[in-house]
Amino acid sequence: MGRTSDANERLMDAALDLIWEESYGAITIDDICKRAGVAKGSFYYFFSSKSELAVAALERMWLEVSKPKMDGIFSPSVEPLIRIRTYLASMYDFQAEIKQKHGKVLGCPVMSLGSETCTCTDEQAVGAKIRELFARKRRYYESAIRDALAEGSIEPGDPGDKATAMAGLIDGILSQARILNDPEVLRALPDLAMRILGAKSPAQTTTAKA
Amino acid sequence: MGRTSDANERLMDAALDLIWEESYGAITIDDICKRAGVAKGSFYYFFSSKSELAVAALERMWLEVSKPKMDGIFSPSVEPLIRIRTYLASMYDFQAEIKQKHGKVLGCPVMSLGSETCTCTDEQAVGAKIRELFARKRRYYESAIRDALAEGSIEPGDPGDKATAMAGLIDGILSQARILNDPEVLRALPDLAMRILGAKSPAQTTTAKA
DNA sequence: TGGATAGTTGACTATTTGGTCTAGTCAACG
DNA sequence: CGTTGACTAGACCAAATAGTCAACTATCCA
Repeated sequence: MGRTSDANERLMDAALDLIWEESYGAITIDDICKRAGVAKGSFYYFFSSKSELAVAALERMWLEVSKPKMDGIFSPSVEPLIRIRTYLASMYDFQAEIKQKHGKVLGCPVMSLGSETCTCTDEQAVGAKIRELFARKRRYYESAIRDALAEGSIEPGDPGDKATAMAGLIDGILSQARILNDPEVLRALPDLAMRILGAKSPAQTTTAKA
Repeated sequence: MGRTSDANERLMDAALDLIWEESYGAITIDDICKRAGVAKGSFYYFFSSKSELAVAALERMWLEVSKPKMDGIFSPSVEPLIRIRTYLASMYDFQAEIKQKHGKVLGCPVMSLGSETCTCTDEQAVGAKIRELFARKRRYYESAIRDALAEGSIEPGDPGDKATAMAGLIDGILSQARILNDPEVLRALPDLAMRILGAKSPAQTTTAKA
């Protein structure tokens, strides 16, 4: 019983949007409340601090957005290198679309937030959550890489190392796209990943439409 | 004539250190003054805002640290792929050393700052400076890549694209090292760069000492 | 030596921010 | 209908922060 509410979710969405559009340090609790259309009292009813909200928002994003999307793309029913190429091609599409809407390439909020908070002692909780999300994504990469190794479509090597390298490449190119405000650098991602993984033939996908 | 001072430089150094150790948004002008051992009044005597200081500090870092170091490593007297491998191997050494000293891998301040400020309208000046520094670094990469192409040690391709890809890889792996607080991921960087560039043989260097 | 220039200081103000608290609103249930 | 429990509102307080200023100090040159 009692009153019902979605202020909870509105706050998480607003926080994530603002962090993405600006940065964690640049936004205040008041900003988040304003964007969410929620009063300060309600904020503190649900969350005890900005960092607690950020952690909850990240988990929500994973469950509502990232996981479903990755489950679809990294389906074991698809050839492993095609999974990876499809995933990477979708990044260009996504960032280009964001640039259309926002006028700015925003990159990956997990990456930006991670780099910003990971060394800050007051925000260990956020840093830990970020590392958790990185590890979850890595499992998809690693699984596809193991399958590719099994079918012999990439050169031998430790799947963990290959996944780390690919994750680094992806995050780096995404960050560059954000900093340069240019989605075009993402175009090369599928081919670059094939090189990093040591693919024997540069498996084709429907490339991102021009 | 008049009183002399290095408060100027002390402020720039302090700002860069703090930005590196924490983040741009997490530090205040008071923090910077405290670290530099300078009073607030002196801050505003030299700089009009945190972002103006940041821009000056970045330029100083380039002139005092980055440029001399890169000039040495990217000397045309050295084989082009060796330049690149040496540069990347030095990154592991550098970050490992920082972890020894600070207890934390700090990555690249230009990268972290760039990702944090580039979308913020109040900090366009910082974002522009960051892009300028990225462009300067890229020139070293591109030049080495062109030389490698000329000697036939890498597969054909646009040097600009190759430089962009390599820069993305470097920044991505560096960011991962920071977020995971683990310099070991940097170990693979020289070999990964060779793959990205399409090196015909994985040119050897003195690898970073264990 | 003394005046002019360059830099220093820290107290002060105004504003922003995080965080609290109480009075109130809304939905369900008995 | 009225009570209970979940949530809302926003005024309010205290701390932190940006930015100002007038008095002070060091250095150089004439």
